[in-house]
Amino acid sequence: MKMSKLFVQTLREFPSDAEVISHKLLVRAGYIRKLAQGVYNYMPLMWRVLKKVENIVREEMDAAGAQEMLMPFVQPEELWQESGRWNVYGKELMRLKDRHGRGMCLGPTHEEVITAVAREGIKSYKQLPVNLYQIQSKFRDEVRPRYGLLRGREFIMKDAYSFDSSQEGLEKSYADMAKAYYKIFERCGLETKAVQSDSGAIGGAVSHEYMVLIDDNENNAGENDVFFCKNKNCGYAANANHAVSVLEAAEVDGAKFGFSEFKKVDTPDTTTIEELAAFLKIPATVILKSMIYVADNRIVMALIRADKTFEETKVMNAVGANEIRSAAPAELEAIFGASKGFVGPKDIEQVKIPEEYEGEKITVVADLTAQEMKNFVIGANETDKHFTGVNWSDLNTPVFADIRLVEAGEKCPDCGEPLFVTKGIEVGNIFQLGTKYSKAMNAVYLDENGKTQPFIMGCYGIGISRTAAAAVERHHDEWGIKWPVAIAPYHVDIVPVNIQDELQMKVADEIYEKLLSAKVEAVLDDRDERAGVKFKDADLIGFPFRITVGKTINEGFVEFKVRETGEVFKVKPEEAVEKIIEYIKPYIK
RNA sequence: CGGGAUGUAGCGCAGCUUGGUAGCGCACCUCGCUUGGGACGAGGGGGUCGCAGGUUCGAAUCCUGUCAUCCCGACCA
Repeated sequence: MKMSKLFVQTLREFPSDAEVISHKLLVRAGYIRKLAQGVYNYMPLMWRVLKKVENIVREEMDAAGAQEMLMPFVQPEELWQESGRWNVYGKELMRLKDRHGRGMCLGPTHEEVITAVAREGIKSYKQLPVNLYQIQSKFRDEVRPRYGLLRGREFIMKDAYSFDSSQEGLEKSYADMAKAYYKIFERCGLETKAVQSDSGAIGGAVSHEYMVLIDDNENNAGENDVFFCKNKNCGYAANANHAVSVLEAAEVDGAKFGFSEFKKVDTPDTTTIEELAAFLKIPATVILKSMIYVADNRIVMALIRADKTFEETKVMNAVGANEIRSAAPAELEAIFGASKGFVGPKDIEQVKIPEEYEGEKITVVADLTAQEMKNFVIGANETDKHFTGVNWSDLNTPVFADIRLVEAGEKCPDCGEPLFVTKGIEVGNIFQLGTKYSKAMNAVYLDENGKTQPFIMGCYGIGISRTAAAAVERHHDEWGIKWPVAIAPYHVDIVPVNIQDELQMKVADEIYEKLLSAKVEAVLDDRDERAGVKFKDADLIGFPFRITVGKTINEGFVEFKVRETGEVFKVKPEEAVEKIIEYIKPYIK
């Protein structure tokens, strides 16, 4: 490709509306252009990168025995009614109506469609197992799209779905995908960690997310907190929404601090745990913290030992909800008649729920840390009052569940070593769905005995566009992008310093033609620009290699530069060609 | 959904307080000059100042509404 013809516009400055480096660089280097909030044009350079990521994914999926197909982007409401998700998926699902008034939606994921496909196409156990995948655009009307391609509303995804006749079969399919995923990300130049995670709206029991770890605290691109164990024989790693830990022993009996009697005490202006603990001269470990949530429009009171904090996803799962938010202070006062900091679980069943909420009683869920507490302190549902010396016998027994957010330094649940936390970008995920969709949608086959059985399903996603953006997050410097060779839009940039110099231009042309015939993806920067302009653009765009043909050609030498390492070699033109081919060979088919 | 900020040429911004012919840098076009890290000179093209109302002789500027974009929050009671 001649640079003078390449449709790209690099910018001298970073865009003002971008926050993370991948967004800034991809816009500035002319890869993407925003069309609407969270919706981008993939310009020619970007599209080449995306196709390369796609092809790596495609090759590894095919090698793992999966078959590619393509499902519609627009889906009918009725399928989502069948699975039950039309009413629970929420606003992220972009809904529309066709001219006949029929409900449709833009595909945020394809469990419903693939289950319908399998229902029609798989009749016998002899056809199993099967794994089908596609690569296409998805649309999710995110609450808050941001960070460019890392969290867009429209994005490119590979989604695969496996169908098995047994749990063992599913586990094999799952393991095969896990293996393929490591290869895929490795080939894309990304080191990933598979972490246990919550399965969220997709459903299912076992799931892992593939995280590109971002150690840099200044970098916001890693949107997930990942807890992990550094013990090499252990390898425990989990998303914060799923992580568990072993806690140190703590003093949890209020009697040790003189609060063995159940009574109401004045605790003026103690709106925080710190203030309350200081006022009563007790540690937070004998205070039971109460937090009010609104989950699927039901009122939920969550309880936890007050030195610990809640993990909202866990709370949501514990009460079987799909959406959760903490109650606003005004809401809370309207319900409990006490201001924030003074609500508690005593006589909670008598609290009347206002009409705008669902449910007749407040759902109470307590963290496992609360179970062993004795003579503890709770809010009295009266401003400036608390109860002390409370025991579980004084309260209705709540549901106990793990709803606690793990903290760094707590002990690994598997080996007892301390846990560490870091940020991560989720580039892929794998789920064991089980029969959630096949049962709901009556997708069945006949087994060896002629009996009807629901498919045992798994689903496996990779964010293609997010993977490309994550690669930029991990591979850049102050001058621009440093693409891993496998996913770079072009392999090499040939820069004749002065296109008016006949010898320079002639040699550059020859190198260009030789590389093209060797199937190397080369760009010839034939623009009548000064060298500085071409160099800046080359670094910004991120070509892995550069061949500069300048004055030294008069002595028979050109310059060969490696973007990643900054190494520069002074070589003869033929050697430069050979060197490039040697570097690129593993990436040419 | 709550809070904050911003909308002026493709990009980055000034002008608004105090209403009076729409500006700067980059990018783009032409000519000259230059050619190893975003040169220089001269000339040029491009904007109904987000949109809609209002006030006024006159609105980018003041007022009202609306839309969009970005950030923070949606968390520790």
